[in-house]
Amino acid sequence: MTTDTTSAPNFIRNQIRDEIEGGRADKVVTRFPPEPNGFLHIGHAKSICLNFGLAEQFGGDCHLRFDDTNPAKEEQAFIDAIKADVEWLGFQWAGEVRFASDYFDQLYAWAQHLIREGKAYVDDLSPDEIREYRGTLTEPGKPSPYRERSADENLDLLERMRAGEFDEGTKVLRAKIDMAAPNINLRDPILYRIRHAHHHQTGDKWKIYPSYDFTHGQSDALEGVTHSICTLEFEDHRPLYEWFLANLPVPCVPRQIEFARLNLNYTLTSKRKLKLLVDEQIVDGWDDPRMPTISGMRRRGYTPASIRKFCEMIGVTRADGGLVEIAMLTHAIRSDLEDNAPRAMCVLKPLKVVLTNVPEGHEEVYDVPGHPARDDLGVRKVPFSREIYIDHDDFMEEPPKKFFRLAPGKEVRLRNSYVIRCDEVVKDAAGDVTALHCSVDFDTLGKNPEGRKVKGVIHWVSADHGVPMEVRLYDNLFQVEQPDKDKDADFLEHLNPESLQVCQAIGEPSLAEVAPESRFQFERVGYFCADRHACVDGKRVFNRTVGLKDGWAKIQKNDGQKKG
RNA sequence: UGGGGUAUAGCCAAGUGGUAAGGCACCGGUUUUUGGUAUCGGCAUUCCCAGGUUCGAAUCCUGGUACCCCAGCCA
Repeated sequence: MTTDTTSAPNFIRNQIRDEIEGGRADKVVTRFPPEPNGFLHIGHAKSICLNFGLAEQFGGDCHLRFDDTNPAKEEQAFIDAIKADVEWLGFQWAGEVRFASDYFDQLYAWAQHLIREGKAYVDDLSPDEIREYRGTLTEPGKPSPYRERSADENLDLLERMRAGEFDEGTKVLRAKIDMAAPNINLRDPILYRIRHAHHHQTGDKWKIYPSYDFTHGQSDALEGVTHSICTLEFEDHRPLYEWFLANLPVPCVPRQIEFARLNLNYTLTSKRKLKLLVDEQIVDGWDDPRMPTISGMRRRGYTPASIRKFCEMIGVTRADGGLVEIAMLTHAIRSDLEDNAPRAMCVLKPLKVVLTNVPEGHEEVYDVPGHPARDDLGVRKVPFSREIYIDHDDFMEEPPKKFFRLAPGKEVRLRNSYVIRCDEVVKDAAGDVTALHCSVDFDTLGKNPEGRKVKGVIHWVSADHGVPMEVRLYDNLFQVEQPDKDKDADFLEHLNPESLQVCQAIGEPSLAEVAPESRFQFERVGYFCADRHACVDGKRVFNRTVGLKDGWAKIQKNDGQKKG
């Protein structure tokens, strides 16, 4: 699969290309700026592909910079996970990992600069009072009574804030811009707040921490970022971003460009809500295969290339309110795995079949290609014997007309082996089918039977040789397209109770010993990935990444609709 | 009757005055020892709506409508 992250045009790429061709730019530096307060998700993947892709295409650099201005919510563990995710996706940042906290000293000096210029002041208003003074969407705010303090007093107060003299929430440093601005972000935004918190990078050095607005643009400028790409909700902050750059002696002036964030149906891309799923143990951690996190998708079996491909497919625009269908994502992974995943047979719901005309102890071993179109994926040994397992779903006692699989008196092809006929159905006292007696047509190995057409082909595993394994079938975590559509309702009510189904399956011997994260197509079933955590001590656990397209299910569904 | 944005097929998305790309999904044919894959074909007389300018408008103008974001000492 090609993994060209730089081929799809978009408005940002076009703009940068025009700048370069027009001589208005000669270098491109971007940055991916996550806050380490959770794991990265598919929406971040879009941003990562965009930012790193741009740098790649224009021969520039992309920095990884942690936006770590809020120690209360951040953790080293998230930093480690984020770095691993970016690298796993296939990107390498330029230079060392950077932190906004690397710039705290400079930021502080710049705050003092604004004070001296009469453009910032220490405000003693309480949080509630600040909110009141800010006004509303339709009414202007009014100036704080502390707005006209002298520079000296402000400098002294800020210094004492930094020294830890004041309690949290008692004072903030604000920019002096315009309390009547229609854009609320310009109504004297907060630059520093008091936080007596231990910081994962700076320890206990600081008692005050800069806000996002006061940090981001200046950090970009300090790093020589040329294009600061962010999502649409920051558009209203752009005048502020530019105000700081215009009023501070920064080394260069980056441009902020916004794009629409990704919305994927049947999934959530809110870090807060994903964190809740983890904290409430509704899922098995941030990398639960049902999570739309990069690490969850990895564990589920998604490849980096498939995620990059998806990001290329969905494009980058400013159109908001859209909702991408999850089918796009599943297409991306299916097409990758179709090309690259070795094949194997695995029976998810085993039904024993006794081949009555095969002698006891008889054994054959077939050499079967690891992939129908990839000789380089080699050949595997598939043993055949008197007793085999087939999937329960491949047998119906009273089949509908178009059912091509096994039924009493009917024939079916065992994949890579013979055609068999079902002679007898064995049931238990409850009337449930427990086994089948079938007979083999020995003249059908590698050739079609004479005079009749056997259309169905089913997968199977030799009972004597098959290896037991746990197979986890994952489905959407949510049952509705937009689980967080209704702001007032609890999104947990939309959880899919069948998002995980565990099967005790039996796989062909080639699956006996596989490395964690090995991916396979279980023929006729889907794509599966050896769980990277559970496959230890000889245990075999496979996660279903995605099912194969199911034409039979579609026929049944359409027939059902026709009948009303 | 605050400000900032966005509207092209079921979904994503090209297109920037010259007669609607592409992908996903869907529908149908062919091939097939995976009801998969591959392959062939179909799928917007029309671009949120209404006027206007023009030989010509998805693209320009005017007026509407719908949706998204903003009132954290979060990012």
